[in-house]
Amino acid sequence: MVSIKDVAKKAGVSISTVSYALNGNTKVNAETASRILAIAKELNYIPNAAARNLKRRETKIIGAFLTDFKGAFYGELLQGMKEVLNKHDYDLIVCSGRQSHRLLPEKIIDGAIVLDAFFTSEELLLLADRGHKLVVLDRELKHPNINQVLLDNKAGAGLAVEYLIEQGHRKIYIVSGPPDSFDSIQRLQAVKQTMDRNQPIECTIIQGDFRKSSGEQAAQKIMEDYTEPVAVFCLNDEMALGVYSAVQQSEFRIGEHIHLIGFDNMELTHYTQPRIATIDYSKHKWGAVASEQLLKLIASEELDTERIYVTLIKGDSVHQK
Amino acid sequence: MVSIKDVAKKAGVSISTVSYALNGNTKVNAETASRILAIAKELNYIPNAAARNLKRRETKIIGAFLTDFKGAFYGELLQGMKEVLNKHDYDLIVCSGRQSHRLLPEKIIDGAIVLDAFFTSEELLLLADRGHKLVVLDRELKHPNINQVLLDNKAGAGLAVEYLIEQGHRKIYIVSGPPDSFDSIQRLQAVKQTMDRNQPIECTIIQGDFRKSSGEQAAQKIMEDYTEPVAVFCLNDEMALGVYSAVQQSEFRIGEHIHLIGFDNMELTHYTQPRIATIDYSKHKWGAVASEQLLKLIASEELDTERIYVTLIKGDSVHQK
DNA sequence: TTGTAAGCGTTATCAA
DNA sequence: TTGATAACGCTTACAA
Repeated sequence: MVSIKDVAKKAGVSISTVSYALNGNTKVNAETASRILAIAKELNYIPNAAARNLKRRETKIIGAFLTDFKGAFYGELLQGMKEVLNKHDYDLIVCSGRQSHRLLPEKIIDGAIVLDAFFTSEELLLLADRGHKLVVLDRELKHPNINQVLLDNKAGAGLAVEYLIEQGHRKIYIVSGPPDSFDSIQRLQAVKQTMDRNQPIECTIIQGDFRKSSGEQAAQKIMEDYTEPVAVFCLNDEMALGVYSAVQQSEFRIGEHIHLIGFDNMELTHYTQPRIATIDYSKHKWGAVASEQLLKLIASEELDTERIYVTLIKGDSVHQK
Repeated sequence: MVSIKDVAKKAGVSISTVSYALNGNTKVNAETASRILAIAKELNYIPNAAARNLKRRETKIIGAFLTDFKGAFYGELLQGMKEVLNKHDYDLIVCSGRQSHRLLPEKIIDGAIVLDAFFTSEELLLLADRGHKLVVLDRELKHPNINQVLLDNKAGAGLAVEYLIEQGHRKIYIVSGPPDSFDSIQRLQAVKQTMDRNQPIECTIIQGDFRKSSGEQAAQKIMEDYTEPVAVFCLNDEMALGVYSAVQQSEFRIGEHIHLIGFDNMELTHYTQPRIATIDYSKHKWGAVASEQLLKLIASEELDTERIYVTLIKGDSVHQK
């Protein structure tokens, strides 16, 4: 492996001069510098990150931690993160799974953006206590080294329920996420508030887990109890797709017997027929804002809590009752 | 930051003893070892990766390089990679974009799995020359440090065309990928061979770029030229979805006027109506095999070229002519 | 403007 | 069974 020493030897200078030249330090003579650079290129010299990190104590790498790699869901979010980070000379790496949690304490990454249900809040707070900078997208954590960028869940769930009510629905099922999910809890709260303001409404909550299969199961229950047209608000699109699939295989029709709305605006929902109504937000912006906040945190700048706004997307899965 | 020195001091032993104990070296007294371990835990000691990597010259991290983060396409593939790697105490990180190419030469990762059209073959060969271990999924590269795990493109494209022919189609459009794409070239070759064996067939090739928009454009052309029912083989599902969308917005019907088959079996194609016929393969296995091959390469073991087999998935997007 | 040398936190060799 | 100590490749005071 060619090291800084080899470059120094070939250039007939000391390694410190090479280091200065390589890092663009102005105190080294312009000619010497360009000669060194030329030699470095010629020898195919690449600095060893481990050695550099040991001294500099930063790697210019940010990690994004996700629950899993599945789902078109993450594409735009990650793209948003990456664009901002790259602009600031940081690289983004994407990780999933317990084992990769070591990257933070071992200082392989300079900070992390977390959207990972398997990362416990205790663990995150511990890391923050050790000085690591974190941005979380799926919970609220009060710590000087942690910032959160959250969806406006309450507005979104409110919009969804209001839409159903406007369309004349008074019998509404809610398919929730896991009971410990921050997003699910917030959306559920907004659902209740909106319904309270619009009594009387017959509301039934079915517990789901944000996965497609739980939507399918919910649909079975709903169809068993069926007596008249009902509306279903799934707290995410994944489950709405589950409902959609299950209903498609039955005698019932989405948008006629069962009116359906989801949350997230996954691309998949554009292809269903009828198209599933949902709550949209810019995933790209979410990622970009998360990155910006993390960089500010790393730079020890002041920062406020940012929120990502949402809008309603109507679809033929919901019609007038 | 608490280092090995602090642990040594508190335990009243030398740092080398601590290092041995931490790494489970048997020559250190069991009691001493457990005492050291206890103290390390108590002090919240975490080894610094940079220092370790500097000595060991390996990080136990493997990088997967993708063209972009979009697409549900990658989820299972990455999951397959991760499971194998984790089992062998390696971590997987996912990267995209030119900037992240530095991770390999800077020795932040021990090897890479590449499915990234933006990574040039020259660049990969250069890295291999420098001793880096690579597995490529989207091209063929002859180098002792590179192994390839490829789809059986020829079989897949052959199956697709034969299916169309069996259904009585003799007027067939092919929507290709970018001209320099290995997958596109291989699939195209198989298309031609299969057609040659089944003359006469009227074949029109429309160049696409593997993206949805190019499928939409191809559909426009096809509909303009329409005189009788035709079959369309898109060399990937993404473009098939483009064709699907464009046709849906027209007077024409998929599976009636325009018969459609894709390649990749993306989840999205399960939701279209009619469902789009496609070529399937286990993405999970593809990722797993790629990881296994890379680990063998790193261990300098002998290895053969592996191939991922494909099957035909029929769908209502293709009917008898 | 350049060179010397200390030090970053480990691992691993060699002695004790 | 343990402890000194020399690396690993780089950055950065400080000296020349």
